[in-house]
Amino acid sequence: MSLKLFNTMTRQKEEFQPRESGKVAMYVCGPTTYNYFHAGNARMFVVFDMIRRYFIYKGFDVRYVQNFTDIDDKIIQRGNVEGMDPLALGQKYIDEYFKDAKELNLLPATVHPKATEHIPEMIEIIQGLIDSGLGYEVEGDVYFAVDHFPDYGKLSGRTLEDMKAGARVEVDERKRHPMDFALWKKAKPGEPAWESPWGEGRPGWHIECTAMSLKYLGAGFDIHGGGEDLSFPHHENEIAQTEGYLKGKTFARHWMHNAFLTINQEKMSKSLGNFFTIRELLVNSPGEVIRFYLLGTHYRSPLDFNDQNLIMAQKGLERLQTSVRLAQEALAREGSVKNDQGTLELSRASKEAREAFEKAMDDDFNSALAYAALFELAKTMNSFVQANPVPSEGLAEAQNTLVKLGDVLGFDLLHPAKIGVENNEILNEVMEVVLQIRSKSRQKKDWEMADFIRDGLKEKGIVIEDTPQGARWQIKR
RNA sequence: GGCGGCAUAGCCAAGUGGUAAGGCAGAGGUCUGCAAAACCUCUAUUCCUCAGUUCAAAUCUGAGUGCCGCCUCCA
Repeated sequence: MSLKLFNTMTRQKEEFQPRESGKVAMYVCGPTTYNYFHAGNARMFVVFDMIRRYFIYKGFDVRYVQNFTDIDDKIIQRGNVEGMDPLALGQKYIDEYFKDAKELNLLPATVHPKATEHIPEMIEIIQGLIDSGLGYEVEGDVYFAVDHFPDYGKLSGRTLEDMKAGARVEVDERKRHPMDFALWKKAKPGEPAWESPWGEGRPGWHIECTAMSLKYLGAGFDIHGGGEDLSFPHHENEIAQTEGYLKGKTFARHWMHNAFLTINQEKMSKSLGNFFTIRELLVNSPGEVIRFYLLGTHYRSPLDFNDQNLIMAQKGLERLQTSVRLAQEALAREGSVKNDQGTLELSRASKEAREAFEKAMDDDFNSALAYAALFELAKTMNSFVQANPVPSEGLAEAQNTLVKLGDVLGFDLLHPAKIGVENNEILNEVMEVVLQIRSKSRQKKDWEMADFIRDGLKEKGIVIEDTPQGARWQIKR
């Protein structure tokens, strides 16, 4: 099956052609670690995690590199404000990143390189650029000479002429061209600094990605990803310095950028201050719900954030989880496992779901459309369970399919069905007794007591539902 | 000023030439002591406006309106 993805470089969907058959090498720009990451950052992480998982599902061996920018102006600034060593601050938020990432079901990258651990590699590249006339040093700073790189602007579709017309750049007299950008920055007293041929300093922002992607993936790797706002200047500059350094060899084969998360139709960003950190959101919403919400819109469309949307996402995810739970319950029942009619029907529904899912995902990772395949399979399963008290082989297949496809998007649909059932023996026994008591009350038509038990448990986060086969319960946070 | 994107039901959201997926909310029904969940039925003659191309347009073209992003650190 062919897989198409939108390449920012060519501005069109194109067939994915890996550098090496059966393998995918991708680099995703990670966070600058001076704070907890926010919902907008999370969108990027979740989107590329989904893309990675789908490649794995398709049978590719995926090498996924996501860096940490753990040294830059913002980190130094924040360190000063908090009275903390900038490098320690950077490390702190790297640790915090992993906590939130886990809640969002983000798979750890194959490699999570840190900028501060790749200074020698960066220095080597900067030196190479100077040697070939693409970089120049001025008083301890090193700049990249954009007008020496003919392709400058090819990713973002602008020319140096266009940008001159904009001219919102404050002119640094020492630069040869206003758009020249820093490869190396001279350290001010008290700032973290590394030795270099140009004196003490620290790397510019873009050079780290060049150094680390080349080190861990090599030239011409498959996918370079990030948020839309990175395409210019960050990725444009990366291309210039990397392809300049590689003497024109291609840096990355495909460039992918996700659209923004907005809030009140405005971009959520750290600079605007209109952001919610994932840490804050996790207080009220499980990470999976946030993830479900983020993948409910195609990654190249803007997505507006608000509480109502989050609630809708929660309901939707619960619907899929419920479906798995009901199937589990039905499969646990005694009885025939052979039901030709049902098996046939569910088997077909499973196949259709897989096909629809793959068709959606093959078309530039259309996770929003893929959701529909999951919902339709869930509905077929529910209908079957409703009509057939006897389990069927087909139901097991359908359930496995739903769980599997959910997993490709990063959802553990099976997990909620297991909470309380597997994890806590004592609770199970207590609940058995409680439900017996309530059952006796109901037999005596003591509705007041029955409702008192149900309402009381609900307050504690345990939901009871009555069925013809008896009451069931589940934990709901 | 330069470059780019978006506009589909009450809300979210797919759909890029063949007659409007899916979810949430809502209405009615089945089930239930009630509830919840689930199931069934219903809910856009129409896709920002106008004009054009076509047998056929939400989908293509042109003009307009509105919103957003990048051009400076940002995912």
